[in-house]
Amino acid sequence: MVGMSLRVALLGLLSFAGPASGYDLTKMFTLTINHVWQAKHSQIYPELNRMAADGLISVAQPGPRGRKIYTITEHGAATMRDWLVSHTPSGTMRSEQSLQAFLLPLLEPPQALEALERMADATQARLDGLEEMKKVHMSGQGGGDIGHYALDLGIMQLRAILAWTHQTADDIRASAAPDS
Amino acid sequence: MVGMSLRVALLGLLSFAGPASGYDLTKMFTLTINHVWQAKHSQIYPELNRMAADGLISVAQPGPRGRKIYTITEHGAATMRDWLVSHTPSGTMRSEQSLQAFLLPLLEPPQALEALERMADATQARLDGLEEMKKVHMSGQGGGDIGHYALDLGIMQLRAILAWTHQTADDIRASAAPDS
DNA sequence: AGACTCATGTAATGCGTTACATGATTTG
DNA sequence: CAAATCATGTAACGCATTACATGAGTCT
Repeated sequence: MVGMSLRVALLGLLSFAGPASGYDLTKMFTLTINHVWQAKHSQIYPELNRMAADGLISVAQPGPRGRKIYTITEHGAATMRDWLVSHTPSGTMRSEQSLQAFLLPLLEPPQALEALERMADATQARLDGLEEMKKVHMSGQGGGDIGHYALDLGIMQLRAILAWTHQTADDIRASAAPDS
Repeated sequence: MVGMSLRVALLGLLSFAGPASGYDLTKMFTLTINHVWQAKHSQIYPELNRMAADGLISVAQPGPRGRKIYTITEHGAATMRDWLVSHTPSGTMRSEQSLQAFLLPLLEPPQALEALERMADATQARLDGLEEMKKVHMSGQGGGDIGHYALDLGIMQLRAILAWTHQTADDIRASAAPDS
């Protein structure tokens, strides 16, 4: 089965934070995992119902306001571990950022430089966001925090993009003004 | 309008390579732009028809085997340039790779290290692929080649991921064996 | 003639977003 | 009691993949 990602993400959050409702999980999604995966409540609620039907999570009797608390089952935990250990992630990459990079040579140098500058600004802004998150993260408890490594990965990738924008801008300037 | 990416990618290929059929464009997609964006013929053919209806490209009378040759129009070229210069790419990131990174702290150190090793291998393989492409690219003509910058970007991002796998493995080993 | 590649399409299905819809509880 | 927040769901739509379907030309 493909399209396992949302399930695994939810199992991970339940495993880390303990029993929670769909509403809680929706908030946790946007607050913690957002730079890596996104999902709205309209996708999460039906998925939780399917996961319960499949025995990956169990549901308590609805509480006040129809609140339904989900708990990860042993089957769910095993499924998640198995995916982490044995699923080779699809390398499918779909990035508007990279698409613009691909087409950049079709622009005249001045326009290309302008586009690069916008990209650099946007990347810097996202990088600032992640670095801010990391500060908050570290001022909490130390050690085996969920999301900790993904934050580092995000930061390193954004730094790579930023370095590329500078290098490419230099390259374009150099080829636009051939001799010194 | 959103979901412009496929259109722009096709316009870019037509702009760079000149008039081509849907079949040609499908091949070019997998051969050149694949590390940045993916599309199958079943998506490309209907899109080309819509683009022709919108005046972004023009169609010649079908040739042998029903082959339809598309040519970018001035309107199409302007649309593409405009998107490149003024569209800020959505930062939406959805990477199974990063999702695994996010959940890594939920594994015991030995399993986490094993998962990291698989990730490193997969990343290295993709990196080898891109670096091979770059060699081919450079042995062609020099200068303003389409895809040139995107290739560099891909390589830099993959190197960042690779560096992260090593750094993270060290970190996990260090915290699994606290004192020297 | 048979196999292969060229060439174009449609249908079914899945994942994801936006919008619609409803009601219970808490807070001011 | 009014507004905000909590809480769950469904419907409509768009993008992308897989599978189905068909036929024309080329090469052995």
